[in-house]
Amino acid sequence: MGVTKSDLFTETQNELATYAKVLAHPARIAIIQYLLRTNTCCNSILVGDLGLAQATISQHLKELKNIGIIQGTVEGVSVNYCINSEKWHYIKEMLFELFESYESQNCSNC
Amino acid sequence: MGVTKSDLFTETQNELATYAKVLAHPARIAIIQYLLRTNTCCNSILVGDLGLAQATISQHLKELKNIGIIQGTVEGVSVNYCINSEKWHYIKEMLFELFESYESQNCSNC
DNA sequence: TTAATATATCGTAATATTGCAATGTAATAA
DNA sequence: TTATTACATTGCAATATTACGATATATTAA
Repeated sequence: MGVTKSDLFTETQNELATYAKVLAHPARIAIIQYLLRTNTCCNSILVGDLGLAQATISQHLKELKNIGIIQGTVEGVSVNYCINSEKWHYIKEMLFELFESYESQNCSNC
Repeated sequence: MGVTKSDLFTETQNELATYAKVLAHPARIAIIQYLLRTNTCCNSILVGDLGLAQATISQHLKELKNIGIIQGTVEGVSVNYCINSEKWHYIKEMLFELFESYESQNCSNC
């Protein structure tokens, strides 16, 4: 049916999946990496850097903004985007908690 | 067009996006969390635990297996799945590298 | 005001994902 | 062999995602 049955899962499970979904596109990873290097960027620069159309970049920025991992401030005629420090660390913590909870013991079967 | 332009991005960007995509569903997060608790599980147990149909669980297990984060071994009539330690740490490292490369300085604009 | 610039939104086509019933396959039990 | 059990695969319907041209909006410059 193409529709996730969110009600079957815990809030944490849905939340983690939502964050992962936003990271689940190379263009959005590229935008994040660009921000990690330069601290700030705008739509038109990313259009030149990534090679996707303006509307497409705008859409990816919107998704990143929607979960709060980046924020945008109007700067004259353009919009400066940067990482939202608080949300970044929140998402980082959730992912780290998941990945650190594995104790690496091989299971008895393999 | 619904098709990601992978050729525009680096191998790392595509790789990270691929791993994130597999985590981008609460059922797959739930399966992973189940494995973190119990070390091993099989399809039929997950069907009871998650409340999705057998075919659906099988499909999610397949996607997790495809990127190598879990592995399955035939045990009589059933299949035991467990976390693949090596791949787990590989994916963990990639994610940690990304999330640790942010120095938290607020940008000059916001 | 009008033009230029930058970004957002809308609409749409192509493709991907989710979920499940039905069916296929493979191993053990009777 | 035949039944049973567990899982995978197929096929399909519903929905989501990706990408972009066209257009709307908003700010500054002339």
